[in-house]
Amino acid sequence: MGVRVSSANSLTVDELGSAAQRDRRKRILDATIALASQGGFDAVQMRAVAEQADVALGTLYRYFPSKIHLLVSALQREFERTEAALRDRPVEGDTTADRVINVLKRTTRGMQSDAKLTEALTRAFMFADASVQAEIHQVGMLLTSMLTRVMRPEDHDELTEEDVAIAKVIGDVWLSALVGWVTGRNSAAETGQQIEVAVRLLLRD
Amino acid sequence: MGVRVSSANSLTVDELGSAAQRDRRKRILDATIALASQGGFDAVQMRAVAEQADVALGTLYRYFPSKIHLLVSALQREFERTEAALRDRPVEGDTTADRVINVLKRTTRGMQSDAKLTEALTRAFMFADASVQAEIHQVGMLLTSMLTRVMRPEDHDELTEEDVAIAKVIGDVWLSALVGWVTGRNSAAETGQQIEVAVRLLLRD
DNA sequence: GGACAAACTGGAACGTGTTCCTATTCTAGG
DNA sequence: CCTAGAATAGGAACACGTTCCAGTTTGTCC
Repeated sequence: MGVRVSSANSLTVDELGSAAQRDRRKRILDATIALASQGGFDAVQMRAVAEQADVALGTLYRYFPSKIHLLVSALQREFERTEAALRDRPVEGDTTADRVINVLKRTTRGMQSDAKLTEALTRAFMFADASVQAEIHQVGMLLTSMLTRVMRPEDHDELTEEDVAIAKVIGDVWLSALVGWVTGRNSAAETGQQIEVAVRLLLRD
Repeated sequence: MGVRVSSANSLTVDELGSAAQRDRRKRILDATIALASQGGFDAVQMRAVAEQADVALGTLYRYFPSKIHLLVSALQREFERTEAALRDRPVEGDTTADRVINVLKRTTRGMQSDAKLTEALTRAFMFADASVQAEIHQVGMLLTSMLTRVMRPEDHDELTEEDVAIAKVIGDVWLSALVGWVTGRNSAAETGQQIEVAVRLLLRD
């Protein structure tokens, strides 16, 4: 059954590739982001990505074995950038809940400002099966660590099990809220509300 | 933009159809469930559904305008059955948290016993866009009411805003956990654990 | 520089969701 | 019973993800 971790290719290319390979990979991801920003999930067509990245279709599939891998890898790159940007800026808010809410709302706002892109990446994330496990796990870790860092900005080493559990629950709610928004079931305001309510329920101290 | 609520057909057929139409609709959903149980999301191929339901492809599309609509409608029917079955049986557990956990674990176990079917239905649910809003909303309401009923079995009318908010958060976590399990990222045990942790965090009284 | 392997190109081909069209069958109203 | 209109059958056609292949270019080792 489909529990093959077939991302060996992209990983290899990612880590050991020549300059030309790194450049191709970057061009492909850039094209992916551009097309997704413009037209969302449906607009990220493999032939279009290949053409815009100036790469043959077969080569595209050599770097990313499926459209889902492609989009999740793009998500991973974007998320790493977001996380790095967040690392620099100070976190406002006195209570833990305030800080978490601020960070999540800031991030959510950033994603909502590029709705089509977010739709494409979120869809891919939700549709990814076990063959994309590595990339998915990476994103999940980034999110959790983003949250715990905000929760315990000083003594990040002394996280309790409960802290981590809370961060994970918040991550789950955030994901559900995002899916609701992406699929047009919730407005942006409702999405923010949904997250805020969850955080206040979980962090009342 | 795709924000058309194009489910008028299936709704009409559902509510006002002749006996023959109700029968066709049932045959189609039965075929969908059968194929999904056997081979999951990928095995629910529109041509196969049509053939097994003894219906032309065009007719299938007349009843359900897309594969996603088809699967979400199937999910809705299954969920209504689950909810009805749950209504009869008494809820075990002394504390609120215990009851909620029991219900969720029971439901989750039921879904995990037909993994392929659950995979198909969950995938469809996560992929559904605004055009399936009506059906999705229905399922969400069922889930929330299922949870609040278990939380306040006696005085179900006196639900506080917080009760409903908690139920929604739990629903979000359940959905995320389900997606994690369906996509092969979490084991069944981890899924149950994930839900239990969230419930205990949210219902500590 | 030459030889070999790996990577890339260009494009054909296949599967499945979706659309469309024509002929046939069913259903309701007279 | 007859007829107009709706619903269905049967199947061709199209779009896009994916696979595959033959020929060419690139990179590496001697």
